[in-house]
Formats: sequence, structure tokens, C-alpha cells
Amino acid sequence: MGEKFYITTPIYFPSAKLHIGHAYSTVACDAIARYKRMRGYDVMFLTGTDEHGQKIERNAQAAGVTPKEYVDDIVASIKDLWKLFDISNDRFIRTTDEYHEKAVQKIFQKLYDKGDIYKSSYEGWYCTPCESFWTEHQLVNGKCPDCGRDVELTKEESYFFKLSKYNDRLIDLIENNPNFILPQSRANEMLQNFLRPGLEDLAVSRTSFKWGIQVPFDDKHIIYVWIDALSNYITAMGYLSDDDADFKKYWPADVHVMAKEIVRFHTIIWPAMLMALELPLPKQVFGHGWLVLGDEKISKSRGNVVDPVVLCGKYGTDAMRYFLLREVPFGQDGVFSTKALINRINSDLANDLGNLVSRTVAMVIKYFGGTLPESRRAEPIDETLSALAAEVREKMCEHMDSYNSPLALTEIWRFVSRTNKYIDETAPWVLAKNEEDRDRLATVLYNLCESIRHIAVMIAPFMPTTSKKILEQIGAEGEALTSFDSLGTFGASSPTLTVKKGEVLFPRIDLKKELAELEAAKK
RNA sequence: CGCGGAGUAGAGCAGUCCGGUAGCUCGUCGGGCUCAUAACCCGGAGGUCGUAGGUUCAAAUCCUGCCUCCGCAACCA
Repeated sequence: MGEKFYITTPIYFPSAKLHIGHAYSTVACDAIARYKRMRGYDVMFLTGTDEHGQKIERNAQAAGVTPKEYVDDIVASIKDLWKLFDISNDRFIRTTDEYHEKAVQKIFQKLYDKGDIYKSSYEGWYCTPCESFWTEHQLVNGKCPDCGRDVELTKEESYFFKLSKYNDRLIDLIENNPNFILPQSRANEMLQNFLRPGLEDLAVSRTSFKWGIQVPFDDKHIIYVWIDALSNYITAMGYLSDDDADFKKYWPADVHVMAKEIVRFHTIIWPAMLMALELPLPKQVFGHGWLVLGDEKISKSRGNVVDPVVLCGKYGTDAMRYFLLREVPFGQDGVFSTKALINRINSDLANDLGNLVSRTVAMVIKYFGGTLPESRRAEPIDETLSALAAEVREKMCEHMDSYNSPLALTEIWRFVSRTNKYIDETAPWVLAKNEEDRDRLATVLYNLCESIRHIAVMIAPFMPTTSKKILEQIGAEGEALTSFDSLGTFGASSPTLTVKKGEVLFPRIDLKKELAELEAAKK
């Protein structure tokens, strides 16, 4: 096993079904994890759920079940969702797991013993019917933002974490490690908005609800959910448990991936906690953009949720994965629309890739009965394929090493296009008409199969199932033909390879019909 | 002046750091091909690069003002 690589998704809040945006975060991590495994890394890929908090408590109450019953249900659906999206996580942590709860209490105790957590009180606006505290900013016209009723100024006892103590060290961290926060523009945001103005100590306990982890030495207090949630990255590895071998092996994380709005917690609170615990810091925090619907952000409260289960069922898992990984620009927002999705599937997957495989396999069968003969006749043009294959492989790796899947895929598709063009340039159907060109025809078809093999291996992190299906069709089996290392050779496939006609990889979708059906479904 | 990001063909983006023919994908129009999933290949049309100034032989790119949109401001992936 090679060097270790530890990657995490955020842990998701099971207050309702997950939407396409959650799937995006997880699929993005999965592609990176699969890519790293392919490159020989010993990968630890962690995801999970963040199950505590007042909102869960209330939802459960409304549903007439215990909080645990409530989250168990949703967590089961989340696990199903990741199965559907072909997510290859090595571990799944729930913040209600006993080992996690115990470890979080130990972390809290440790910080308290060290003097980094102290007891005090803070003032806030309390809404009695809602039993909620609000800050001045959160109030809407001086009223409760939830119910609109009057609020009263109240003092609540709370434990505080000395976040301010780590202010300078955090500034140093971000200023001296330009790659700590990706994309880098977010680093400025953290410095300008929070660090340079000066951090305040953080209230890290609550007394207004019960569904959470108790402060070990004060059972009136529940540990603040972000302290609870962020700790998952180390508790999942066994930190402060009887067996911390994985913690020693995998920590620090190589990258925490998340959507942009929680970058703040991961680049300020989390590093400060680790500094207080005297642990190494994660190497990188990557804040990706959002999938927006038209102009609107996808959000449960706006009711414009796009159901990923329905989409996968309709268009297929790999097509959805491809769309997500290709369409959202690096670190920026991407637009989700049915039209954009179908256009991507039709042009990139059906027309370019699927059809390339289909026409190649068909020609090998039509002209040689499925198995290529050994005779060869090379021509200079053939080298354009082998040269480009090597170049594209390099660039794809560069892009994936900086977590830029859209550009990595763009590179691969440059090769897909070149391969399609090669067919036109060599015109195998003309060669097939002349007996004296049979060795040339065999060479052309071999080069096509070999190019397709390279493509299939390169797309494996993004579309694992499609990759396998394609390799099967061109008769590529075993490490020597399917591993990343096998891409070092253009010409590794057997000279007398046998193809196998397979199902249509990506059926073309009738855009107009599909949109009409969607419209009809709305009514 | 709270902080940050963005305005480039019909749509989505690259190019801006290190000024010098404005590029890519989709769509559209025309042509080619017939192996293939009416797919593939070639070519054309389409942009005063948000706006007003400035610097320069030369500005999408550097400087200044303004307009518009978006995000963040302590629990939305």
C-alpha cells in the first residue's frame, strides 16, 4: 500500500431527505477518493451524519417519535442514497454512535481542563413559545424570525471556548499556507470577515434543549453541535478511544471537502479546536460551490428540491455523476436544470462517448467477426492518438490533484473527440472494401480499441460502472489492461483482442418529450 | 464607504496575475461521411468583453469612478 490519503465529506444533517446538492458534495469526494485509490494511495474516505440539535428534537416531536427513531429512519435513506450513487466511502460515522459521543465528551473535558473552555453567560433574545435564542442580527423587525412574536432579552448560562486566544495563530496559518483553503478566494473572505476584525469566544453549550451530547461535568448543558460535529473527523478514526491505530495512521486529513457556506467552521473553529487539543491540522479545506436552480439556491425551505433518487432512476447513476462532476466549475456555483442535464447526457455521453464505443465495436464485428487479426500496417497519423493519450493522462492527473474534476473531464473528452475524428480520417469503411488494406484496417481498429481502453480507465473515478462496461466490450480484463499503470503503454491490449457487443451505454434522451412530461407532471 | 465574489456571441464558461490576432462547449445555419445511439467529421454566422473616463504605440487584460447581480455577517451541501 502506498501513501495514506484521508478525505472527508461534511456530515449531513438528517432533518429531511437529502437533495441533489448533498449528492454533489459526496460524489465530488467519491471521485477524488477513487482517483487516489487508482493512483495507489491507501485511501480513507469518510462520510456520515450530524444528528443532534434542537431542530431534530422538534421534528421528532412533531412526528410523534423519539429523536433517535426519527434520525434512524432518515439515516437509512441517506445510506441508500449513497449506495445508489455508487459512493465508495470506507466508513460512515453517526454522531449518535456511542464511541463518538464518548470521545466528544473527552474532548470537551480536555479543553476544559486545559482552561480553553470556561463558564460564563451570554445575553440573547428569547422567544418563549419557540424556546429559541436569537442574536440581535437574527431578529426580523425585532421579532422572532420563526414565529414573528415578541422576544425578550434573557441571559443564558453557557460554556465558552477561547476562540479569541487562537486568533493570531489562525491568521498565521491562513497567510502562510496559501493552499490551506481552496479556492484561495475564500481565504480572503475568512481573513477579512472574521480573523482581522477579531474573533469572539464561542458559546459551546446550550441549555434550551436536550437532544445532544451532555457536558460531562454539568448535565444541564448540551455540547454545541459544531463542536460535536467537527470532532467526527477524528473520533471516526478512534481518537481518544481504546483503539486509535487509524487515528495515528490517517490523521491529519489530507482534505476536508464541503460547500462554501461552512468553510468558516472548518477553517476557523476546527483548526482552533485542534490547536487547543495540540493535534496536527488538516492539510486542506476545499469549499465547493452550490448547485443552483435557475437563479435560486436549492433549499428545503423554498420547496424547490430536486430529488436525486428520481433523477438516478430516470437517467442513471453514472450520467448523474458525470453531470455533477462536469457541470459545476471549480469552486463556483453551477446551474442545475433538466435541460442542461439532458444536453450533457446526449452530447457528451450518448453522442461522443457511447457512440464511439458502439461504432468501434460494431466495426470489429462487421469486418473481422469480433476478433482482430495479427497483421499490422502503421501510419504516422496513428501517433496522434498515442501521443494525445499520454498528454491527456498527465493533465487529467494534474487537475485531479487539485480537485478540479470539470477540467479533468474536459481533458478526457478532448481525447474522446480526437478518437472520433481519427475514425473519419482513416475511414475504415473504405479500407474494408479492399482486400490489400486489411492489415491497415486491423491497425486502425486496434488503435481505436486501445484508445477506448485508455478512456475507460481514465473515467473510472467518475463513472465506475460505465468504465467496467466499456472495458468488457473491448475485451480488456485484468490489472495489466485496467489499472492506471496500464495507461503507461499505448498498445498493451492483445493484438488479437476480441470485442463483445454490449447494451447501449447511454441511450439518447428526447429533450422535448422529456421537458413536456416534466411540465405535465407539475400539473 | 461592513467583507467577499461576479458582469465576455442565444445559453454556460475560459482568457485578466505576466497588456499585442477574443477562445471553448451547447444551440443555430451550411457541407461531408455512411462504421455508429438521426450519432460522427468539416466549415459559416453570431461579441463595440457591464458602463464612463485615464495610462499606453496598443487595454477583456493595468488605474479610477459608477451601475447591476450574488454570497457572507456564528447550525442551508
